[in-house]
Amino acid sequence: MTDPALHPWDLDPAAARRLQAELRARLSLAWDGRAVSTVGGIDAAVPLGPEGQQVARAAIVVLSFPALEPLEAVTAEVPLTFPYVPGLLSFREAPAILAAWQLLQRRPHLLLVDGQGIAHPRGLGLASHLGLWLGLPTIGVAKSRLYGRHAPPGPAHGDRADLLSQASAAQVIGTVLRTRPRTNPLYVSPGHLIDVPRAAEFALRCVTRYRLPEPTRWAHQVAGGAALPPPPT
DNA sequence: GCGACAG
DNA sequence: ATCTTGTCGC
Repeated sequence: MTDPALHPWDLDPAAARRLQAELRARLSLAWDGRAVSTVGGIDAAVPLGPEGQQVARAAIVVLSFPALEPLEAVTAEVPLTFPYVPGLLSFREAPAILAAWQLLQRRPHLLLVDGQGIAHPRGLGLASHLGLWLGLPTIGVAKSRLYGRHAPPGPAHGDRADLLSQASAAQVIGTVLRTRPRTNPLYVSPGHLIDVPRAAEFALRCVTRYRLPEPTRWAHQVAGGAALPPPPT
């Protein structure tokens, strides 16, 4: 089953920015109350190699929720055709991620993506873009800030601070979340089909003993070549 | 014109 | 993102 193509990916930066502004209008930040018994994690890596033809290697993992037992993992490699440009990450990584998506046996009910959701200059980070393309709830979980202002969150696990829009400081676009004591916080923002509070809660409920939530943490490991522990039977 | 800038 | 091991601190 192939998802209908929303738009082409081979665009130049200027066209990509215009497309983002257009797609942003289609986002929904409403949670519909669906049941969540599986969560997915998405990340991409760029393997080292002869400077010739670089590829993007995407990894998608599926874990049970709320137990967080790894169930499945897939990877896909696609030639890189778009440079890294802050604000246009989806045009570089999404093609590989969508290729990996086609290999998945079981589709998760919710996705945690390594990158921003709506906490983005045009309100359409990688997590939002993927959510629209896949028609699923997505949450952006970034390790650093791209857009937005905030006060420093408290030092304990679970402490948080609102991430505010730089355009209108009254707009809360995400949560700066401390997942490990005295460790750099995560930037969590809704991608699609979820609101700010729930995005932070789901992300926190996916955290165990590490800074990154399990879905994104495993996706990162798998993208780097690691294997998943044997699934429970 | 000068910084800032997911991965 | 990527080049890279051990090590200091909570």
